[in-house]
Amino acid sequence: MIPTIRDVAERAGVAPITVSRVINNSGYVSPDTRARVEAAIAELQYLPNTLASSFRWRRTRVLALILTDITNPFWTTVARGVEDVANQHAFNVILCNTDEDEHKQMAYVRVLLQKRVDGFLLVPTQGAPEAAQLIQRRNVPLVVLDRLIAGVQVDVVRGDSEGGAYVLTQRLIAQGHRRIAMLSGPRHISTATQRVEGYQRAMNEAGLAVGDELVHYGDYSQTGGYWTAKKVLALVPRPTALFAANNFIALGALRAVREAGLRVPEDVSLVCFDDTPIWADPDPFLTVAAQPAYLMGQRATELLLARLSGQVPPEPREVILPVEIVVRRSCASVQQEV
Amino acid sequence: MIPTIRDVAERAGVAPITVSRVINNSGYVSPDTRARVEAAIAELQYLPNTLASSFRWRRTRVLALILTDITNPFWTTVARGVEDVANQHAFNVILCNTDEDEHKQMAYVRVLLQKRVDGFLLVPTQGAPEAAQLIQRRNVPLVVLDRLIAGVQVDVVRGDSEGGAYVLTQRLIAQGHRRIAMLSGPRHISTATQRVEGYQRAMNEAGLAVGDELVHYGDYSQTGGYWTAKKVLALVPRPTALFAANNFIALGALRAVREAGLRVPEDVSLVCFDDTPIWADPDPFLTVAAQPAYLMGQRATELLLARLSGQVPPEPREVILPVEIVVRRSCASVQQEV
DNA sequence: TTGTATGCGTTATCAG
DNA sequence: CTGATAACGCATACAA
Repeated sequence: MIPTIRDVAERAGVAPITVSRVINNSGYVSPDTRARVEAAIAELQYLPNTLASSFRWRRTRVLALILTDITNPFWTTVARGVEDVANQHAFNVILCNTDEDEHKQMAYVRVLLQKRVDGFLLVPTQGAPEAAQLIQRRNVPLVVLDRLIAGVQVDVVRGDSEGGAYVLTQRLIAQGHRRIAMLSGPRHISTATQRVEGYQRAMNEAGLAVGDELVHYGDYSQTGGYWTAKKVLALVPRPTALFAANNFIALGALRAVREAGLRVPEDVSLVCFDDTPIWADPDPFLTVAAQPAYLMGQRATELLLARLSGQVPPEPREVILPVEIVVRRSCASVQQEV
Repeated sequence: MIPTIRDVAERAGVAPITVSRVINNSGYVSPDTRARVEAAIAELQYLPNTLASSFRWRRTRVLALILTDITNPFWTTVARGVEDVANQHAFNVILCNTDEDEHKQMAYVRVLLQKRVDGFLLVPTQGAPEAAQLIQRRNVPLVVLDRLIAGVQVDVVRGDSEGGAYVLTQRLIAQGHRRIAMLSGPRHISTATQRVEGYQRAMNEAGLAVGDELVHYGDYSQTGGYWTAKKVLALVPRPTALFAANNFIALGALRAVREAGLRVPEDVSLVCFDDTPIWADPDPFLTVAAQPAYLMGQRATELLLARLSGQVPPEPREVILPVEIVVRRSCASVQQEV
């Protein structure tokens, strides 16, 4: 049988509440009593029942982090940021993966509400408005990560997709590229459309035409990038540069480029949003708009915790993090460890 | 205020227990009453409080999955297997990451015991005996993944490290290699030592000497692989083949090989344990001993659930999964989606 | 400084 | 088929 606070109390010859006070450092307990209680706790290997405590306290000290692709290092890096800040404040994190599936997303939101998590960090996918409203109607704090949800007033922490895409495209144009293909993500995801917008702004400013054949929407996946790149590389004339809207698309595109017997950047340039994992070995190099993933997780969690303690005016906040343009070379000597 | 079962009961004009019966499909409820209750639930947007329920039932329907490196696709694949099986049985999974840090490991075990998870899936790292004993003393089911814990009687689901390493080494020898360097993982991890053993067995059988300078222990990380490979490539005579004990070590080694101006496999062969993520783009190819990661997660979870329902004799089980030798080529046309 | 009484939301038990 | 009662383990409010 698992020992309860009562067992500890009996063994120490005190009342359960005294044990509670020792554990939580609340109220006064004489050093002598404290010692007896602590001895009893050690002897019984007592571990407080968080369930009972959370139930009573009406707070779990658990945050939910719902993201869309746990296999993407970008997201695991965000998750680290979240976890580190949460742990610093004695919060635990439950990590959930939707695979961009709106039903999974809804199912998780429901389960986590039932579990009475104290707050949500959500990377929204399709169907997010309903999910967000369900959370908000129950007055559970919610911070949205990376993407916007149309028509919902909510805190957001995200990267500067439009600006990053703009700068990245500008660089390509400055290098002399005139025909640049855009391999974007799903149409219903704001980062995908914003990156297209940034690209288009740069193209327009340079007076370059953007034909429909140059702009493609697809999955944020290698497979998506691979097939779109294949299509785009078959165009006549062939684009001289590819803009991948995320790291996985870039990796798929890189495969397509190599399969076509081409090299980067001699035959075709490749830039992308989101840093590739260093071990993807871009050969020979890649320019990326690196989002501060870890920081994104941190900032979002800090904002969520601030909401939890009510130390923030009620207006929804939008935190936009700048991206950094980085050139990744093959065999780069700098190893980034998070 | 969050609606409770009592609010629903009042609105439906029944007792709370009747609502409970509707929700859980337990006991008899007349169709008419059921309809009224369901209407009330919908109107109030009632969500049962899992906390209270778990507390009462003394079971949470939550499994803990504690692994050592969430950034390694091998582990996220395992996690998928775990999650899928768990969800099929209406269990949730809490995913925790230790980074091979024994203090984090212990902290997680303690927190999760307090949260009263129903069972543990643990990828053990240093200090695992204490963690395992803490779990077992409280009669919480535990299944160990991938690695052995010395001196603890416990269920294990793992890959055939010794056998896989043996076969992989044999292949290298058959290809004419005589001087093969082993880049292994940490000494205290059973997979690292077992892979060295398999390697040594193959070398011994072939009558090949294994000098100390050829066998190295280090982290299961790119950085570890990089530095060890650098050291090994400087040996005179240089080894003609490198055996990386996991995928990250292989990726680090690949970088070192390229930095040295060498090519795989013309100048030096590279084989490794664990499939590299396909996007690691081995150039031009790599032979790997692929462990069935997804299956490992599935089997472990099935075993854990069997323990939970007591449908298994008490003796600890050891499930050893065979590894598959696969050749990964650059631009492989087959895309594996999990 | 310590203890008593009480209730959190749910469900098992037993009655009706 | 439905309901009253009690209990799960802990912590608040109040008393001693």
